[in-house]
Amino acid sequence: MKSQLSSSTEDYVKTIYAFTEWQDAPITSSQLAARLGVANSSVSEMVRKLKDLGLVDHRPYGAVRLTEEGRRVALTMVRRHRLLETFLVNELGYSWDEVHVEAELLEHAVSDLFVERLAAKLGDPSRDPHGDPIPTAEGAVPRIDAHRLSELDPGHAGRITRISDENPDLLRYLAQERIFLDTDVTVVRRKPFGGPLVVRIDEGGGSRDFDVADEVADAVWVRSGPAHPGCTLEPGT
Amino acid sequence: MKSQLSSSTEDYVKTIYAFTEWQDAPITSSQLAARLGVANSSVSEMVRKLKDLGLVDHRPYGAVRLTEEGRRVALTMVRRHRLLETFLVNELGYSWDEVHVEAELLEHAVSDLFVERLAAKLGDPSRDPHGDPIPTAEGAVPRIDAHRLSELDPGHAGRITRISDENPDLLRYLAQERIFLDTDVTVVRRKPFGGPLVVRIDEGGGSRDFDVADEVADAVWVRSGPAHPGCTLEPGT
DNA sequence: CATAAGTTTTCGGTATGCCTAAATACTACG
DNA sequence: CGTAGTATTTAGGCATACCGAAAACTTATG
Repeated sequence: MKSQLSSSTEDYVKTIYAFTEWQDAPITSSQLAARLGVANSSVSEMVRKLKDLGLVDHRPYGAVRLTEEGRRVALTMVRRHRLLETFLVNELGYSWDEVHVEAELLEHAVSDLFVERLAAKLGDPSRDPHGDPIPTAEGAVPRIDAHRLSELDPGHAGRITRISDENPDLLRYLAQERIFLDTDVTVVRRKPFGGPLVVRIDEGGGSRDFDVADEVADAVWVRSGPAHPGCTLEPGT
Repeated sequence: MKSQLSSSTEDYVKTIYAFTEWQDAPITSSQLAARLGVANSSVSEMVRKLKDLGLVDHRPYGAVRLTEEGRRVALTMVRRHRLLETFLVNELGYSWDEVHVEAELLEHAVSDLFVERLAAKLGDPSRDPHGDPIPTAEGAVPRIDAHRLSELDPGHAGRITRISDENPDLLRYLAQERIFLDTDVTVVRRKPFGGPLVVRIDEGGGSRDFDVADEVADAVWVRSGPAHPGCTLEPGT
């Protein structure tokens, strides 16, 4: 059933999956090429192979969609990646901006046995250090009830439950600005002429306002909450 | 200084090093081919590349020897491998016969940072679960004062300090026969006509005799001790 | 609805690392 | 000391995964 896929194959499948994890539209060849840092022609070839392997559906000039089998493979990779990130942070003292690259290398090398022993040691976590849901070994993805900060209207309040790990510089910047998972925020307003969003951050002993650049607002996810400033959600687990 | 070597390159270098770790003669092309499970012609090609990289000395039809740089690379790989084995046993509950293959995959994927953080977490061990010395980050190899069981004469007594991890079946067999690191043994005699070696094993509350097949006697290393039966060494650390 | 603009695929080519088969160099024995 | 036998290298090929350039197709526009 499992004929051992190459690292490249795993990366393609994972990237196709990642594209639709937080939105709906399927990925195109050139988007895939851009994300993988390869030429369009390389993608055309590889997508044909993935189709032969039964991992994707694709018709010439169309978008690329995972099959059920492809999705299963992708979830395996995502599980590996997020468990490895959790391990690196919890057990080896990595900071959250350092783990992504290391996990990308390791995820192609670990066995299923390793992954399950690691998961057990970590206590079968359902979230990684960036708040991303860790799929179970059976392929179930814990539901995440959150929205991008960029999609929230003024007045919305909530708690940060996910921050995309794709840009380590952004993570370092946020850490420096004392913005982490579980930070409570309220959207105050958007500055005029498409200026940055302003959020109020509740901290022990007061609050401060913070200008959120667009790229940051797309990377930070907030658990849905009531539309009235000052009224925060119950803390989750 | 470090132009990122391929996994294959790392495997060749490691295998060349391993051949001389417990003996003197340098490795030949066909021995290297046999150990790596590749054709002789593949070795010829690859050895040329290793020479171009400055990792080995080699003249046509001669043996293959590591350069200083090659030795440095090999020790890095050996350090990785043995620290990973230690981690798998100590932290993830692997048994000593399961770790070799897993470590062979992981050793090509981990970063130097990972290795050093892992070493720190493990308390900078100097031996792996099979008793093999773990080179330091600086390339120093802890001295091991032991000899193959097959090289000892009757009367020699000592403590098992190393068991080769190359054959998992052999490790399983030994575990089943209750023979581990730190087991005290005394060589009794060799059975006639090149029969197996017989060793006496001191156990809590008595001793038993054990027939040691040749392959086992080559895999088990005993810390040198006095040549008088019944006189065991002081326990080491 | 034709054509320009943009996207995707096809078509040679490159680099690794492996293979088998054939040629060449060593070595050891009669 | 020559030659048979073994060890090693060379030669030609295969698979993977990448590339740039050119051809084929879609889509958007006048």
